[in-house]
Amino acid sequence: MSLKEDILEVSRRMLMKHGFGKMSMRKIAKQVEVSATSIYLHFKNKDELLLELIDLSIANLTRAINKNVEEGDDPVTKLEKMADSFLDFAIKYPQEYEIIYMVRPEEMPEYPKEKFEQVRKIYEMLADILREGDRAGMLKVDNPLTSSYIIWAQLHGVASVIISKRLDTRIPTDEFMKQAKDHIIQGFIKQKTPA
Amino acid sequence: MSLKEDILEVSRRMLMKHGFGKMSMRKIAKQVEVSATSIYLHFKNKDELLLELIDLSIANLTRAINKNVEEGDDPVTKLEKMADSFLDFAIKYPQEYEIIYMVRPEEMPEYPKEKFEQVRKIYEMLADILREGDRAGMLKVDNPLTSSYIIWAQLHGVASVIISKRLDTRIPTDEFMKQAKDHIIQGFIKQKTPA
Amino acid sequence: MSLKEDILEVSRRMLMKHGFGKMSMRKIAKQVEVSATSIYLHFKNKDELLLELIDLSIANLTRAINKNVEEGDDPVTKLEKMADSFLDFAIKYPQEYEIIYMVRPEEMPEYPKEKFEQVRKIYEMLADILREGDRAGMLKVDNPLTSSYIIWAQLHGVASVIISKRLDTRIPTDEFMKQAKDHIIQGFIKQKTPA
Amino acid sequence: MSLKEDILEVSRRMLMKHGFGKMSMRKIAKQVEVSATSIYLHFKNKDELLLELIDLSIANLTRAINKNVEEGDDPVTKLEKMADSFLDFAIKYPQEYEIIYMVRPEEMPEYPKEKFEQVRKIYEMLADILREGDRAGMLKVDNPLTSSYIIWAQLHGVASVIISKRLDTRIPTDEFMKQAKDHIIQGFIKQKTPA
DNA sequence: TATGAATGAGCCTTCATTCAT
DNA sequence: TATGAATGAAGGCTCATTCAT
Repeated sequence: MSLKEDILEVSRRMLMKHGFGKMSMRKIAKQVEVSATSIYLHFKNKDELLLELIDLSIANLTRAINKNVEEGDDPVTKLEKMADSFLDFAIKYPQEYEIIYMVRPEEMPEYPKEKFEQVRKIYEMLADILREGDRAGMLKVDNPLTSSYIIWAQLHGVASVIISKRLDTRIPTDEFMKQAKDHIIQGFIKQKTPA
Repeated sequence: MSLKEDILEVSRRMLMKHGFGKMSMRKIAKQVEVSATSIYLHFKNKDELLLELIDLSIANLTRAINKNVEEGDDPVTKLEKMADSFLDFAIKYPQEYEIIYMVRPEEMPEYPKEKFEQVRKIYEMLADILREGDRAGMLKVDNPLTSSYIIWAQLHGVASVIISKRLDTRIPTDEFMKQAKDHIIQGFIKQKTPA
Repeated sequence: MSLKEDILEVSRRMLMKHGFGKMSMRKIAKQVEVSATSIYLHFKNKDELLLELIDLSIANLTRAINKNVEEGDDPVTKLEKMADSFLDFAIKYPQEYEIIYMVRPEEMPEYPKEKFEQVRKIYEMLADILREGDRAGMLKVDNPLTSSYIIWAQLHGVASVIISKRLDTRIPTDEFMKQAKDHIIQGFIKQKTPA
Repeated sequence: MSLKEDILEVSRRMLMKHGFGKMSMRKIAKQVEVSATSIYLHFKNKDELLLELIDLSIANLTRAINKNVEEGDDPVTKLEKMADSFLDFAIKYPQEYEIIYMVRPEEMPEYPKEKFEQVRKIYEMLADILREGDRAGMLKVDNPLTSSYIIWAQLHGVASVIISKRLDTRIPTDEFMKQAKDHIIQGFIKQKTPA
């Protein structure tokens, strides 16, 4: 593994363990067992390092979401799989998830809008599936884009609550996740109206 | 306005703009136009300052949520009003809202559990209404506590997306909010099964 | 007890517990349960407070040393009693002892020479006894002043070693003290040359 | 001279002049004409800096004490030489001497016991000589370890009095030192009992 | 006699970054 | 590609002291 990759790996781990605020170039360098100066050979500065980290995280999330979806799946199954994968990713890599959704534009002066655009692709993917389901008569969707944002917002809320450990300890995480997800998706499934 | 209130106000703004990590006592002092030392006359330390900020925000949110609910309202109406008030508060006072949900346990070693407990009261209130609706045959609720967390998580997701300006610019905020809220609540309303 | 006495008492205790460096006006005030400002009503500033503390300590030591000496005692007994009392005081009130002997002139710019003079009285007392013993043929003293300083220096060494916890743990403090004291005094006792 | 050595030198001086509590990294830096940060390139923190200071001083004292002792010397001569060297060192390098004995365990929470152990070696050396003298019938020693501590304590007292300038100005330092030393050693020399 | 509010100076330390090698 | 030395800025915090009341 190259030094650059080492640095990214360690940074990510540090971000995951101690949060955004405590990620320091020096500490990264020490953990990679390299001089602090060396980081600057691979990244212009801390912001750039962070940016690459975000890039990677977005790529990972995008990949994760599509991982289980198969060509032949029907739209509802696809939707379910995506929702599952989304929540799984958030729970499994909370800080990576947070890099994407919780770093605010204001926090980093040089934060390029295009990163956000990149994330939007995820909603577009979702919107595509909604459209597909609508056409197939399986989903009830007025405005695919709005709906995909609604789904995502809700999933994001669920993920946030779990990640930030705000869930009541009496509620089992797994069950909460499953019920919430069902609730979210159910709202879009077309009721089979008999006769 | 007292110095203490000034400090809180400025802190709140700074916290929101730059996050807890970059919220600095010195910067606050400078902005309040007071010596850094003076802050310590009103707050024991940085953590305590943050804590007080959270306290106030929680109190405000709790008050806001109950503001419109009236004794005679039926459960569904109550639920709607609470959801509305919740989102309204979040949109109107994003900083206060985020203070409550944004600061992470990890960021503050000494974060007292009781603050979280305090927030939990909000869910309990929600749960009470759900129970009431269930008894009245108007809502379909298996587990009131879990359900109230689901509702809240979803609302929180919606609020977050709007506040953090991640909503696609093509989607009007108001409509998004309304649709999302309907979606969330609809999931709990008992279908009137005719004859 | 007056507030002034309270302050002195607390200061002394603080000095004893946490050492010179950590004695702070604020902490004293807090412990006396009085505002920090109030101290300044009784002492011009920290140095003055310290000075009074030293004064008291010197007075205490002087008193302690003479406590057991009785008019009728022969010089050797007097010497022994004084040595005992000296070491006892040092061990029993180590920080008070240290105020006297370890605060260096340089540490406090305004430290008045007269304090040192005051301490010198102790040696003079010692010298008097030596002279008395010499006249009585019980002690062998060439130069009373030098000898009294030698005795004192040695006693001080013994006290220092114990107070600063530099004594090997295998050596019992009591025995060490006793042996050392004997050694010191023995050096001045006239050998009875028989016939 | 390297920066590290400069820092040590300045620290040593400052420590002696104002005590550990008032020895400040910033002041050291300013005096060395270097940024405060730079000190941290050579010492992990203030405590470590002090520790290194102590280390060096102990090493120097140990070396100094043995400097004049020769293999063939008889025990009494060895003892005399060591005492002389000890006092010489204390008078010649008062700062280094005091570093060893002045800094108190309480002042530094993390003070490693091993440093004290290191100093104890000096007493062991002394004890060895006492044992040797006892075996040779030249010294009268009951418990070598205790005795070596007694000797040292007394020497230390003598050194302290001189260094801290508490000696009465009427007494010439040299003579005081010589007389005191004789007194201390004399106490252990076996009287030649004729016939 | 007592105090709450305020402050400037100072403390130790960490940080991101640069420069010469 | 790599580094050791250096630094200015900043951070949280404590301190002795003053002032108005």
